[in-house]
Amino acid sequence: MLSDVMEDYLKAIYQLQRETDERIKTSAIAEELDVTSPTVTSMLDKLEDRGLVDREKYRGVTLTGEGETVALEVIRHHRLLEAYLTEHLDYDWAEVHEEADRLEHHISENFEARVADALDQPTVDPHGSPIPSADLEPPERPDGASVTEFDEGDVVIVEEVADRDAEVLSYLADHGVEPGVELEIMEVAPFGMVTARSSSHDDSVSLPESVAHHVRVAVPAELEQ
Amino acid sequence: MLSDVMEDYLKAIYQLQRETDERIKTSAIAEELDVTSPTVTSMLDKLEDRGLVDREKYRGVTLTGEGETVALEVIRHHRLLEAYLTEHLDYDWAEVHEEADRLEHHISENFEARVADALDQPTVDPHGSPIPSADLEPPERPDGASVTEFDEGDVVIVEEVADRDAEVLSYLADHGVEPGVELEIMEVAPFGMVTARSSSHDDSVSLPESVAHHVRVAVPAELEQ
DNA sequence: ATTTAGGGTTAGATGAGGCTAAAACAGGGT
DNA sequence: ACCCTGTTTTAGCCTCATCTAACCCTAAAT
Ligand SMILES: [Mn+2]
Ligand SMILES: [Mn+2]
Ligand SMILES: [Mn+2]
Ligand SMILES: [Mn+2]
Repeated sequence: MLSDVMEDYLKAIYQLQRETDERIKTSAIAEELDVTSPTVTSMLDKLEDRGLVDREKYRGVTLTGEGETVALEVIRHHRLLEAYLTEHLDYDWAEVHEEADRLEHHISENFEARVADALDQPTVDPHGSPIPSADLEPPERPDGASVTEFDEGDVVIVEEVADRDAEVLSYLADHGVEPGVELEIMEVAPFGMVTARSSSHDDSVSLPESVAHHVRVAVPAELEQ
Repeated sequence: MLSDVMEDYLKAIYQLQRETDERIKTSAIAEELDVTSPTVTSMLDKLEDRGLVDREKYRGVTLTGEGETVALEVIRHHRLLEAYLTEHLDYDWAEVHEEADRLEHHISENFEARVADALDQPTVDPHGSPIPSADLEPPERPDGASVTEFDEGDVVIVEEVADRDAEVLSYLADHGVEPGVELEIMEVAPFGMVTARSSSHDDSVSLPESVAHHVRVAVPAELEQ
């Protein structure tokens, strides 16, 4: 069996891989998990021994198929929990992350299945992130793109708000940036700051690049094809 | 903060104390938690350092007030989880224990409160065990007594079935021994085996002492006063 | 081709939580 | 009073996940 710490490493590597498509460096993992580099190195040794990562010393790691499956399993647990906590236990959008981040390592497969049943097999969590299916096949890359890649005048629909910080999420909700809402892009500054107006609010919001790049949006269906 | 292992020790000591009223011996804890005596000794050192147990070397421990509060906290989590899993996630009476035994260490106070709300502040779990109140005051000793203390011909109501083994619990449910049912005692053998007939079933059940002493029953209200 | 800056790995320590084997103790039997 | 037996504690060791300090490698700059 894998420890919850190992699960966190695999999840972190998976998520870093989604962003870069390159081998993941020790320092990136260290920063993500808030541990020191030597700690990461020794854990990568263990994960390599167990066949969960492919490693080239000094050049970073990638997940093996098996490692990816474990990561997807943990992410499925996490996102199902987030969905369940908001739907059935009166949690707020902004506060679910921390709870799910602990519980994801401690629920049984049975619990996972009951939660999925209670939610009628959901496919996205409250932040709009896709929930991996029960078979743990690598999911398709979702459509849309970061809001930072659009231009003044574009009208888009928010698909996902992938930030994990409760205060940032509360702020976004207060300003009408949630999955499903329509945004009109007002300005994209050279340093990545995005200013937009939400269809559900009268004023506009400005998001620094660090926040904006977690907001994935898509062009509304009518404008496609 | 306390580790989940420490929480398990405190819970075990609390529960052993409920049964004996004497100082709890190293070997009793070792057996309960399935570890060796030296392991228990060293953990008792740590718990004593933190003021959670009173210790006399070679003579066992008792919980301090603070230790008892922690134990009650963990037990509250456990029993709320058992109740929630059966009420809202379609778990069976018999299978909740294992899940609750892990999760009890990993839920937040917020989660505890939401679960208690969803259940409308329950006072007993599915096995009939009392759920400690949110203020964690030591609860009253529940009324009734082990079914082994009754005699042929007595008619009693099952108050609690405190066994933790899923197979034993399934067996008991199959034979009509659950909280709320009426039992007529048919025989109490000298070695503690109890034979009884459940009001909800036609045949009778025989329970060895080891099982029977977990079945707490009370005389029906009409016969009291 | 060297240097060098920056990140990665190795070495060694720590604190939990566990083990086995050996020593020390409590309490009952003579 | 002494001994015996069974339990508890001590001593010493292990693994896991973490750290700091020291050393080493890669890749870019000269
Ligand atoms: Mn999350
Ligand atoms: Mn799963
Ligand atoms: Mn239980
Ligand atoms: Mn609590």
